[in-house]
Amino acid sequence: MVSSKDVAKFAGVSQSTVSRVLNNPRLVDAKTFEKVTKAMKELNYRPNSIARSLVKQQTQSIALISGPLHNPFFVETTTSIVNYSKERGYNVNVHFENFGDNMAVYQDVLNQKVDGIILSSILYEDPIYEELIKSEVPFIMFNRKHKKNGHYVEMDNVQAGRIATEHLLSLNHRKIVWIGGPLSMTTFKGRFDGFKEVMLEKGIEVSDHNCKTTDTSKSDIKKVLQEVLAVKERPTAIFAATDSIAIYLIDLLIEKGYRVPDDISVIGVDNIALSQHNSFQLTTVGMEEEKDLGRIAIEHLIEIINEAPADFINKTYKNKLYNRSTTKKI
DNA sequence: TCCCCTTTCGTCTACGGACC
DNA sequence: GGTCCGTAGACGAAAGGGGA
Repeated sequence: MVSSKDVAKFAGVSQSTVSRVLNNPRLVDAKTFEKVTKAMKELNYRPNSIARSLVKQQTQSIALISGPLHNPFFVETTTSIVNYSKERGYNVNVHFENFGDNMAVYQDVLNQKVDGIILSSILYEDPIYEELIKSEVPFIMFNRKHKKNGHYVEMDNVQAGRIATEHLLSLNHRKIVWIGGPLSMTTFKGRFDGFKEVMLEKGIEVSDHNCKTTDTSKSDIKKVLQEVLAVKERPTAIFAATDSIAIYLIDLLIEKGYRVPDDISVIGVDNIALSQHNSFQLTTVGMEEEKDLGRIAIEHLIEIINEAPADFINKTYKNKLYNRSTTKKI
């Protein structure tokens, strides 16, 4: 492999002059600059980024721990995180949350010596929080948060749960089932709490029969839906805790011969781009400003890496209803 | 076999010398 | 005094060498 030493020898200068040409060209005479760049071209020289990071104590790389890509929300956030990072000169190493055991993922990430971590995988009481703090690598949580605080950006999940439930109640639905992911994740917990609050305010009981959790995979959602539909008085509406779950549910309902919303209403949360698709027109709850949480989080992470703010960045965004075609008055 | 010390890799940069 | 360029040391991990 060609090094800056080889370039220096070829151009008849010192290695530090080659380094200057790359990093501080204004300190180099025009003729020397030309000689060195010509040598770089001739030898097809590419700077060694590992050696560079050794000196600079910065790797120009960020680790992203994303939720599963079967949820289009994470496709959108991953895309915007990767694109924005690239604009700012960072590479992104993408990892995926592993339901049940994230420790191996975290260990991988911490071994990589990245400049920052952006994650949507943390649980409310996750022990990894302490390890992340100890590692001194800046990190930000998006769409999730930890009980001990830290930097995070999220939508107001409780409010989102309230808006979705209030909408279904306003359409005269009373038999409403909430279907979401594990309540150890603040996203689902918040959306469930909002649901529960509004249901109790209306005097409607919330228990195992109208609150179902899944691992968010299509197969598990199918199993849960079968349980929901098997009861004598089936629900007239489903509050899916994410648009991804809502889209799976609609697909499964159609497969079983149900019409949405004529037989059963479905509402989601997140307002992902796919929810606006003409074949879905999914009624959903999303942020008031149609912003991407992933993008907001990566902007803040890069700010944290460069400026190390004294206080934690805690941003919670308000939501509104996006009333489309999958809910109906009964 | 184990432990400790040294060397190696490629790069950046503080410092200082040479030159005009 | 300003500009340009070279020297030397530092960075972290891994491999190598030598001694116990």
